[in-house]
Amino acid sequence: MPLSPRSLRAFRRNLLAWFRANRREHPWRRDRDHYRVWLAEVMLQQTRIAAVIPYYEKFLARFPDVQTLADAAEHDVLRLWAGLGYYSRARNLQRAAREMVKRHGGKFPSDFDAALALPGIGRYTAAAVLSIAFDAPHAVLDGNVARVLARLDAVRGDLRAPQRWKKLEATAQALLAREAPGDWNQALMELGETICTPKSPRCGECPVSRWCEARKRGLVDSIPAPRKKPAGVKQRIAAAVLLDPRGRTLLVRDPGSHDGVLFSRMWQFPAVEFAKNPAAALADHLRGELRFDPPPLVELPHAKHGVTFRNITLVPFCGRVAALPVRPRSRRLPLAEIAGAAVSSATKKIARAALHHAK
DNA sequence: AAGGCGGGGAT
DNA sequence: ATCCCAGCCTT
Repeated sequence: MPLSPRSLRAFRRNLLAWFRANRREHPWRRDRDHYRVWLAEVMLQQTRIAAVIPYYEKFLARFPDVQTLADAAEHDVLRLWAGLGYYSRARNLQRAAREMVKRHGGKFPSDFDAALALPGIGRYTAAAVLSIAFDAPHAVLDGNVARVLARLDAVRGDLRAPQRWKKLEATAQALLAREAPGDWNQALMELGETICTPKSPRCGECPVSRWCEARKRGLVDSIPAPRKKPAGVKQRIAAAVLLDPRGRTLLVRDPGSHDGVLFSRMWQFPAVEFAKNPAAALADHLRGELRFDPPPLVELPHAKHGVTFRNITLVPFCGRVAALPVRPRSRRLPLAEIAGAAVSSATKKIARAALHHAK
């Protein structure tokens, strides 16, 4: 979009005016505190606003500042993150908080490269926090902005291809309204989210449609090009909910050589992928991994669980035992407490089925 | 450059 | 059912 300086000024003016008139209130927009902006940006990585809001509120209430987060136990951090997904974000968030306390005076560093060096902070998040919290002149490029810029310039091809993404970053930086970097970045993102949507964009309401090359050429529906999608994999997983007389169940972590049947780094029920006979596969698994001779197992109603490119059918089994096996990397927990534990949503689905059955 | 990592809302 | 989201990290 080779814009004349005058046209560029008008472009910026239109979009900023639109944003300031239509800006939505979000919990993280109540102020521009570096901690709260950072927390929101990490939660928003690949995660929709509506999904983030309740997690943000609860997390902030429990960990109101960098120091509190740095002092917390990782397990408690994960517990409040449970269900939001991409759990390495929570671990990295806390590691970064400890870095900030140790090396940056308990604050989010105001230097871009120092921010980038923190765990869980990539180019997007560094630019977002620095621009919004500190008015530093760094343009963000996320999925929304990429789509908007690609349409403005009629960019063909997969936007996520590293080469093309780099060029889009340069475009974003050139367009940045340096007198209001935070508002500018948020304006572009919000435009992409509410007007310049992936499907059926509302060009009639777009404050910058007169600069849009895709619209001019009738390419709005073919830009961005569809992303190359990894083939979806169907998986069937049998999971064991063992119950002792006190209503406690067994959770494991890093289940053996199986590359994390569900979520390798979270507590979960003993589980195994199966082809034909789930009960037999699960019994074998329990004998092999836990050295435990399973009781009669009752098959519970199946549950669906979609995760990234996997489409999982969960087949829960429930069995009562006199005593739970004691193994390394395992813990016992009342089944009723799983709902509030640091476990994934899949694990909570299984727990719910078992709880319903046990009653 | 490619693959792994969660989960759910919109279409 | 499919898409893709205020991405990051490792290989």
